[in-house]
Amino acid sequence: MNPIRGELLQGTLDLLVLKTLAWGPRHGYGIARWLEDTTDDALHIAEGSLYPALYRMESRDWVSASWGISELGKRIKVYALTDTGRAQLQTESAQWTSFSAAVGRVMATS
Amino acid sequence: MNPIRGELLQGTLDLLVLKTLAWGPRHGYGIARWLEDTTDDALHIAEGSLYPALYRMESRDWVSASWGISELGKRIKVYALTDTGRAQLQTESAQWTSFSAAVGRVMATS
DNA sequence: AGATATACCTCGATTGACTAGGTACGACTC
DNA sequence: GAGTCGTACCTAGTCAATCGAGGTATATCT
Repeated sequence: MNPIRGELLQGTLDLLVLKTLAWGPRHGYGIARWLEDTTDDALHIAEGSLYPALYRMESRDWVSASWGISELGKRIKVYALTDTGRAQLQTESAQWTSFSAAVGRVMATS
Repeated sequence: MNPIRGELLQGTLDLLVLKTLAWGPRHGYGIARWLEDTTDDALHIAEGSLYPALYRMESRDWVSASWGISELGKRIKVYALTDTGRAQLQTESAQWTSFSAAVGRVMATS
């Protein structure tokens, strides 16, 4: 099964990133790896999608960034959830629940 | 609760329309009404999204269109699922299942 | 006559994901 | 020491899709 790409992810990437950061600060590359691991590679996070998304979210003050050093000695940019971001997570989380329930209802009709 | 709009719907509208047509031919306006009814208005199908989507799907041979007259005496364009469309429904249906399960897994982490 | 609901169409703006490139560096192999 | 791999970041340009806001037409009801 090839990973989901494209349109389905649209509008959900932010939610996934916010949720990832809800467990604590993480750097970009690490966010992608965590999401892919957690979903058994059902999701593939393209870097060309992720980094722009992180800038977007930083400019909206959903996350804050700071430079650091990884355990492997590499320079990393660590993102943390802001209060605004936490609120946004609540909103998007509720929207996702409602949306997926609605689609589920349609798919379940018989 | 205001209806879902925008990005979340991206990539899912086709699936929703295909599924609607799986129960039998329907005209555009009727598809929108049926989806909104079935989801208790959790989804709002904008006409500016729906009609372009129907053309797209017709050009891909997922649906076929024919003109008719509604019970109310109005000229309607009736869409029906083609064999290709039925196959596409299977594909997108499976993708949705996998995708929503993946997001669900992320959201359920603790 | 006017409002409302049905029913279709389309342009343009906006948004967001992805491809395909790039840099840098540490570790490991040959 | 040359080459490869994995980590880690960045970005320009392309593409695709949704939506708002406009439009037309007609039947029904008041």
